Amino acid sequence: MNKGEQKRQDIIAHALTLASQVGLEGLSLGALATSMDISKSGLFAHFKSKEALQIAVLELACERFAAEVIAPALAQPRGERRLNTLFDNYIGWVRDQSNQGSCIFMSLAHEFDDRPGEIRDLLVKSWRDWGGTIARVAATAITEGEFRPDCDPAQFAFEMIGIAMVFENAHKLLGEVQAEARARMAFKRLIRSYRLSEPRSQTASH
Amino acid sequence: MNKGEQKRQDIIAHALTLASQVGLEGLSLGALATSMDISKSGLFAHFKSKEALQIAVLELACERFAAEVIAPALAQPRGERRLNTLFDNYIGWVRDQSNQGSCIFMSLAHEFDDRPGEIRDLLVKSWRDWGGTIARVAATAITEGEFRPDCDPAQFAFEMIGIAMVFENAHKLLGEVQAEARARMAFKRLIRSYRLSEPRSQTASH
DNA sequence: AGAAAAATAGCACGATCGGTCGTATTTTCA
DNA sequence: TGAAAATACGACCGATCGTGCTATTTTTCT
Repeated sequence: MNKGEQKRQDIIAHALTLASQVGLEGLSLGALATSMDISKSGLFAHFKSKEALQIAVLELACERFAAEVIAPALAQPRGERRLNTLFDNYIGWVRDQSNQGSCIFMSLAHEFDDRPGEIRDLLVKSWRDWGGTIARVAATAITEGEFRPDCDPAQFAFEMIGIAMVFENAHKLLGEVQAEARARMAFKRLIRSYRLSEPRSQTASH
Repeated sequence: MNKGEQKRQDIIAHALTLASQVGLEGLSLGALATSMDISKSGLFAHFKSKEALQIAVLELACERFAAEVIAPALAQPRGERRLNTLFDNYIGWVRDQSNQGSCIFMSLAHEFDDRPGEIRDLLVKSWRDWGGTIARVAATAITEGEFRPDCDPAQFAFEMIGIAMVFENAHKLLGEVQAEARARMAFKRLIRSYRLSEPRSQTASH
């Protein structure tokens, strides 16, 4: 690999860390260069514009998400097992990202929902892909005979994402220690209501 | 009322509109002044610092939220009726805010989850209050004999907020027309699983 | 009406922003 | 090894940021 290309990847990785904390707009080229002990212009030379760097950062985040959250889940057997793993990995991703900043996809959702452009388009696409992935996995739980045949996988995806969102808020902003337990309880309830049979012994209590 | 105080309230209201679009940090005093056809220093003279303005903006948002979302719900009879109204008003709030920017509380949650200070403290307090309010109303559904006596109102609040969060994302960022229907379906499912009896005829289908 | 007080505008400050340019250094490869 | 190409640097640009200071206009009160 070129030395330049290596450095470029290095910059993008650092930028992703920084962007998780201050967003993609708040990401400052000067601050990024200083934190890497290189000059601002030396850093800038690797990208034709700030937006190009921002896009590269978002693409890297997508790659990591696919590798850390989606891929391991697809290795699980179809149906509820795979769905559980997908949720576990998602919660784990959000929790881990919270140590340095927050889940970049959730941050950017609010940063760019009013800002048209290539970044927003890319972000929308990645969110749609993610929802589609969840729905597709949920659909395998139907074909495996675990979920009701007439249930809506897209609705399942919608609700699962909601759990992850409120989990991040409770965990990161509010600092609630029970946040993860609450998220898992919510997911358990979600799964149960999509099953073919609902045992009466289980309740929504804590 | 003083003319100065009147102008101050005017500025705060305009700032709230602007902050809903660009966040509280992205709120620029110069841009705000220009949009109100006054000078930047004339505007600034009403506040000892930008942070003071930001805090005033957040407090105004809290007042409006209490008046538009919470108060009308408390006028409803205790129990599920009140809970339904609370949810309806919340979804309505998020939807309406989305026309100009987005729900400021959700935006700020990501903007300030890593930024200590008075604004963050105020934001955390308002989120805790909101969760507490939902839980308190959910608790009335227990005493009214509609919800299971052993269910957890705080868990209910957690999940209801999650639905509102994913609704905003689906509605504003992704532009999904079914977003509101999805949110209502999710809430229906949430309510049902907290009830004393669960009629077998209802399903999670679309 | 006139004086005291409040409100507003004009201006300038240091800092930081994304971005450009000319030049020096390093890497690459024949 | 030597020349071309890639990479990094410091200086600098125009714009914008929050924030003081001062003068002027407008409101308020006796």
